[in-house]
Amino acid sequence: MGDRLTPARTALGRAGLVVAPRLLGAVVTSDVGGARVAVRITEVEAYAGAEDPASHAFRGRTARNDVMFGPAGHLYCYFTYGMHWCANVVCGPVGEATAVLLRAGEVIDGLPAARARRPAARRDTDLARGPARLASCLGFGRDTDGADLLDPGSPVRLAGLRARRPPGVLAGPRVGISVAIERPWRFWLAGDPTVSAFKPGGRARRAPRPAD
DNA sequence: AGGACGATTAACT
DNA sequence: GTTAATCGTCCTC
Repeated sequence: MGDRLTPARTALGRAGLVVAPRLLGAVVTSDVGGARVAVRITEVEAYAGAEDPASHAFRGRTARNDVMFGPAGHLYCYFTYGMHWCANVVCGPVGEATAVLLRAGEVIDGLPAARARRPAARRDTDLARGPARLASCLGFGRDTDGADLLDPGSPVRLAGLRARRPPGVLAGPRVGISVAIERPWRFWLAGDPTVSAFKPGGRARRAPRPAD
């Protein structure tokens, strides 16, 4: 089964830096574990391949990052800190290993299932506020690594990718990395309550600026 | 075979 | 503000 060649696949076949802001407002829907949950994306981060020291692909292809080197439109799930899963949308041409980390979103369908998966969340706006929280809400894990987001029969799908970045997008440094922190490759929807807290004057060294 | 560390979170003081 | 939790992955010996 080859990948379906769709307009969305073509649109995702660009650098993660270009695709990232266009994913804001798009919807990821998962059907795993007997529940449907959908999240509207509000915060993302771009990662490049060989030229980005913060990228999992920086040191070449391995069993873990294999999906990143494949075709655009697939989900790259990885396990970190011994307990959390996070997920990226693979972008770019085959072999480039450029991707977009899904950092936060708003649960717009399957609220009961999302709450059950995230018992620690005190408010619904916290359910998918953070990359591991978002992945948890959607039931992401080893089973969803490599899922084709553009296949209607896939357990995880993406809809609503925009042709241009929507209005109200801000950009700033990426979170939780120790290299290439000067690149403002994190994008989010200004004022959205599901975006993770920005810490001006803290770790971040640059104020958010309009992404244009 | 061994060890350092991580694209994080929740629970502390 | 700090720190424990917890283990797969990757690098070094």
